[in-house]
Amino acid sequence: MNVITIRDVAQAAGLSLSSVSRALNGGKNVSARVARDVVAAADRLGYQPDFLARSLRTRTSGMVGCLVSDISNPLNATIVQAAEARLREAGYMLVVVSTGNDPARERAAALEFRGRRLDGMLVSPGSDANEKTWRELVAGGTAVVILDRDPLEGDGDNRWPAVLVDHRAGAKAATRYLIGLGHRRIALLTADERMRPSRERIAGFREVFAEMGIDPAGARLCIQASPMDFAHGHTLAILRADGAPTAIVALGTRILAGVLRAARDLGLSVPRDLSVLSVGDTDLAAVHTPAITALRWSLEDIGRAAAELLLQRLRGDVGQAQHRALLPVDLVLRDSCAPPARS
Amino acid sequence: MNVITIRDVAQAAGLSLSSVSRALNGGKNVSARVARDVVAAADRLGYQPDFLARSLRTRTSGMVGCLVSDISNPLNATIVQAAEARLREAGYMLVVVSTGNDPARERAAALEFRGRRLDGMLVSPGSDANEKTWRELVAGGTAVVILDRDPLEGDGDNRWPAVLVDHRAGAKAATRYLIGLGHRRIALLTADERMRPSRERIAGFREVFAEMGIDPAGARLCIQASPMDFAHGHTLAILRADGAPTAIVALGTRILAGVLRAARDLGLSVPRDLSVLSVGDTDLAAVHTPAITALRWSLEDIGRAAAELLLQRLRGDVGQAQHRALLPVDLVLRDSCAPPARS
DNA sequence: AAGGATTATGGAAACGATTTCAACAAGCGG
DNA sequence: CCGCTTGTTGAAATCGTTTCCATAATCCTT
Repeated sequence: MNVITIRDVAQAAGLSLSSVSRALNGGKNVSARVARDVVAAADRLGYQPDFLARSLRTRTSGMVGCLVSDISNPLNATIVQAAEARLREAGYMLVVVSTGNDPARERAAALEFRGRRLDGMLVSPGSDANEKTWRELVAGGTAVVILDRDPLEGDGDNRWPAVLVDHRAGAKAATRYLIGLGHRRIALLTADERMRPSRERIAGFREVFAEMGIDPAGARLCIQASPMDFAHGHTLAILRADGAPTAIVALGTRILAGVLRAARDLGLSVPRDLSVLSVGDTDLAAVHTPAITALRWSLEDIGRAAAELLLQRLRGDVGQAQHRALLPVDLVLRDSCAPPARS
Repeated sequence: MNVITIRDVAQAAGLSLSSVSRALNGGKNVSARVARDVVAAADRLGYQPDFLARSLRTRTSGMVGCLVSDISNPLNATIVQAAEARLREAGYMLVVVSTGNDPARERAAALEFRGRRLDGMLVSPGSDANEKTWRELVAGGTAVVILDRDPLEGDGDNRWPAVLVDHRAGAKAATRYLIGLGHRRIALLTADERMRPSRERIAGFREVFAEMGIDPAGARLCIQASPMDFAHGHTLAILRADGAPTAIVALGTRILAGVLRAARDLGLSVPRDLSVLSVGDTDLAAVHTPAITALRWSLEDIGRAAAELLLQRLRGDVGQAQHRALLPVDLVLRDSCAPPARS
């Protein structure tokens, strides 16, 4: 079962390789007769071009890589899927690799991408450790777009193309809302502070406390950096301690699940005894009884915007093109927050 | 910023291309001196091989494709991630494409995979429509492993390599359990009957009814084929009708969410007024109050087993190798099922 | 109708690796 | 010391395309 090449087509049509190639690529300088014959022969033989050979010659692979911490996380998966749809539309194929936030694997994958001559990359770095790698790639001609991270926040003018979510504004809205309800002791359960989303959220939180003239120390603003899977135990500990928070802001499905389970274990009723607010809107938040008030942003928009930014660069429109997109965050009011009980 | 090739390494080391290639690929017949010099030169220059060129020559790309209906579905994503981890370990790179169960896109992606000379594919066909495509691929030398589908169930001996989940046994266990609790009117909300998982579940269901001598017609065994997003409305309709079911078996996160929401809307208490059993164990099922009894199987195992099967074929161990893996399903008892109220 | 400008065609050289093959060196037994 | 085997090395072919360049053909202009 031998594959048929452009040679076979040329022979079948009684033409030269160059003519066939030109005809198939819709190049100029092709007579109608030749075009017709070539297409006919190609169809008859069932010719399928070899992308590898083509890529080798043209030095563009038509593939785009995506580095993400964990594709089994629905939030990431949704972003990736939206990006993939847009990129496929434009003729690119998306290759996804989960790095588990391990800088070594991140770097290895990035180098492999380069070795495979991928045209561009969407990356969501797990830390700032690989800044050098991204620089290398960019210098080597790879188009890179960052997903909701900002490894070079202080770099002034020459910033990375990136798609960012306005987590700070979201956190501020949530905090204002809870403080407005009367809460003063609020726990914020979020991931590692080194990553942009958490960093921004924490900053937003603090800003609002300062704005309102509330001392954040007395407020028991509480940030946890332990892995997500410990959320359940961690929450139990927090809620059992003296001066336990009256409201908890929890990041994402996993932590939210831990918090809700902890509340149930302690016999606390939401929202009577404890207000809960989810950062990120998931099935769990929407369906839980009571339904959980949540911060929501569009994952599809992130994926689409990232793809669009990358396509811009792949087309070479780097000049006046915008470098970054900032996506809004909404506060979806549901039933899981209420004024705190008398304390 | 020109990329450096094997030529440059050869020149720097004062050797021929062939020697360098042999040395780098750990081939035989390489003197210690040459090996040392080559590695030194390659390191010094920062040489990175071009996978494209290599693939073109060796006719193997080191890439494996994965066709899946929807990567943003956590169940699929988990499978994919496990497979990816195993394949990466073996030096392969996984390319994932979401097809949305559209046969045309499926076929297009499969052909593109072939055009890019992917060595193998994991596919989870959305229907039987593309049977011909898979046959073509296999005939063309691509290793194909099917994920929890069985497009050629009746084919006797020459079956596809596939990883299957024992949905039938799972459904039987669930059905026996519900009938044992006293339920007679059970609704089964599941996807399109054309796909193996649903087909098997329905068969299992029916088997148990027959086994127990219960007439399935009177039992209101009820199968819905409408898209998942309509689960909420559909459930409302079912529960409002005469002879409404006393138990609902719901497939996956989305449908389960719809069912729970419908129950809440109607003021039905789970499990007092309605027993609910989830097919597939998700965060939502585990955390919901009450916690939802669920059928569980290991997604990681599916991914790993599929990768293993594919690697076997890629290594050419087709002979005595086993064609397929059958994975078990467990019934996880929680709090969402109880004997039906007096009707 | 001739000359120059444009356009269609085919031959051959890339692209960057692997692999075959022949040449050459060294080791070894007799 | 010769012939044979074994082990190293480099030149060249190859993978399937695209693209540069030279040449042949066609068109337009005066």
